[in-house]
Amino acid sequence: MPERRRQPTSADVAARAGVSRTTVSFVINGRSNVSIPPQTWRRVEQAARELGYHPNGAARQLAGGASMTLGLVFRQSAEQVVADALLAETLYGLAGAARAGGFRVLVEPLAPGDETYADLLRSQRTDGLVVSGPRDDDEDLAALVRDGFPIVLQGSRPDLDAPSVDVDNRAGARGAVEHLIGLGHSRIGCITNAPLAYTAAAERLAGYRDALDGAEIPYDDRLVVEGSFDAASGHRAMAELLSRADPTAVFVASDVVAIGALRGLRDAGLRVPLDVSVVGFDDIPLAEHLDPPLTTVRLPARGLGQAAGQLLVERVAGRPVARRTLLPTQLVIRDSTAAVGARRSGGP
Amino acid sequence: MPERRRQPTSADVAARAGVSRTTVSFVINGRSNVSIPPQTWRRVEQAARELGYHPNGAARQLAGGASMTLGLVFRQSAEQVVADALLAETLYGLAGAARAGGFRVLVEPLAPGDETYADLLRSQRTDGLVVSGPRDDDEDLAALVRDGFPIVLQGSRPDLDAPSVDVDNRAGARGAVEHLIGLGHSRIGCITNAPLAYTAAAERLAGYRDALDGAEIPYDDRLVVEGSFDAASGHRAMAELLSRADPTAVFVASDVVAIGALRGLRDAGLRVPLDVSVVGFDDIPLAEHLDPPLTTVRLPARGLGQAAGQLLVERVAGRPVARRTLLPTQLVIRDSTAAVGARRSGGP
DNA sequence: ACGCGTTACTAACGTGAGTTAGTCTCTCCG
DNA sequence: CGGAGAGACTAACTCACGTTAGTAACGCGT
Repeated sequence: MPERRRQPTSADVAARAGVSRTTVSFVINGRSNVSIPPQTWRRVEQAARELGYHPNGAARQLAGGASMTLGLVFRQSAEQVVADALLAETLYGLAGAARAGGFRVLVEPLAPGDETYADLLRSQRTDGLVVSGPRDDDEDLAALVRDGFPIVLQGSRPDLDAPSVDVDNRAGARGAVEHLIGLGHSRIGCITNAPLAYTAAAERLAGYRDALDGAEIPYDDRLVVEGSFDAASGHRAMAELLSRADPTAVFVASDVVAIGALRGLRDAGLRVPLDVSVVGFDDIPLAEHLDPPLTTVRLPARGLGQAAGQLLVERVAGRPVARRTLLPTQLVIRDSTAAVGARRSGGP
Repeated sequence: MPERRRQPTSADVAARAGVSRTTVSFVINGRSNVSIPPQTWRRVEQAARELGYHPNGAARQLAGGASMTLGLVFRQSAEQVVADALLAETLYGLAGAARAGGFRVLVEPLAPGDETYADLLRSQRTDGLVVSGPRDDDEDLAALVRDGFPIVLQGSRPDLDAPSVDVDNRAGARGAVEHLIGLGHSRIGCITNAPLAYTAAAERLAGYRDALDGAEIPYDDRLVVEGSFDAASGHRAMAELLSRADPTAVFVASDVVAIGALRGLRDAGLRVPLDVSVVGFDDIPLAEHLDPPLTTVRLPARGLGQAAGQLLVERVAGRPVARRTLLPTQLVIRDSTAAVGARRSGGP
């Protein structure tokens, strides 16, 4: 294993080029307000190349006051994050936006009970934070926002004075349920994507109610069951739902949960969409390959990360940004939904 | 929007506690080789608390020479990473190991054609790198390893003198195919998880051949089709496979691809496992909820990230580490596989 | 010959820490 | 009473860079 040599510093480059460190700094950073003849400029560049010089990040950051790093913190539990099939997509969007602004991305997946991410900002290792899935009781977060740190929320926390980015959950859910209503369904179940303490879950449920209200279908809480992030919860929820009601269609507020729900339907001998129609939410990459291909609400995962990143970059630069950004969703109709009564199996 | 105050420095703390900066540094870092009376110690701690002091990361890093940051770079294309359902899990494992060693994690998803991650190490923004999916032609990577930087590969690149972590793809695949053979199958197809230029794909195919060889079943390349990361490729591959052979079982070297393959089977009117058995690879969270629940090879995703993280932490500390770590897989038998001839639909 | 303005630089300071090599008290012992 | 040693610190140097203010050399016009 080769011994690692000391990295060359700007002083080394200066010595080799026969100029001062200051001049090297000017060349490296392309300072054009000072005049440096092309010849000298090239000499410095060449010396840097020959030595394999890379400016030390820490020193740069210390002198310049900016770390050029964005932090991404997950406030969700590990299980939730893992179940989030679109995380990678979102991360890519964020990283893309960060890079476009010259930033890198530091991730901080928080173990439950671990609240120490404030340190990321206070120690100035990051210039700003995207906080995904902010919790209502996160006092650290509130303090950070109060102190004026650049923070962008991915999710919602209306009590905080920080810009936030989210998908228009409510409108998306409403559209999905309206699609079912348009097919003639009126006994429409709902399985949430998560406990209602999560704002996204509450919003999607609100969209479901909006659609019902719009069609003057009375809300019946026996038709609503809570799911919880993963497919297993969808499986349980569907069993529960079938045991206490007799829906002709079900809106499942998450594709992953919907996969479990589909399984619950199979277990009960019900066919999709013949006996029961199903609409999901998220449009995960696998949705179109399920049996049947799932009608669902597409959510711009990459756009979400990208928007968060762009907003944060602006915010770090001190420019004002929109308080709340809602990204539109899009209903994708596949084969898991059909007109009511297409063929109902004889119930008891 | 509140104005951000200047962060307090160790000099501020020193002034408030009525001691020198040196003493503050000793207290903050718990230096026990110098003697500081408990009373002074407490005075410093209190001053720090009152001011909300957080040591500046950049300065620390500059003085101490270590960034306490690990880099995770994805060499795969964005599409591949997004299709990787286990990425979040792996990331969590890595982050956990990093944190245990006092490190943070910087992610660097490389856009195609973007080769600039070497800078992360050379600028000393990270102390070490985990490179996921190293490419054979990555000259930057080779140079970095030659220069003695701490790098751990996730995947395989035998020509480089760097520790690597991977799943035992070959043994896992072999086990999966042996399971099929045990059920009496002999016309066993194989759909790869990726083009064979990817070592993981080649290894899984090798495992398939191992199993065939072990049972003295001749290898027939009409039974082998290349998949490419996503479900759509599995769909296409299965159509291709069915058009040129007549397998009673198929080993699909990725669950995501297998989902597309299952769809291809449905399209052809074939039932799983009655007409064709299917084994996947990866055991993504959704595998057990598919129709039918997928028999597959479980891969320790979190363990993979964790192992990579631990190795890198050791490596950064200058301790010697194992050259190659292979993590075992485990066959999970569900309902997509059955004995041959359970019920064959009449072919042409 | 003098002043003025460029051009082409550089000395020196600031950034916020960690660390080494002291310094200045106090004992306590001979 | 003098010196040694311990206890409790701190001055000053380092880390590698960005930046401001300033200087030396040179040309050019008068």
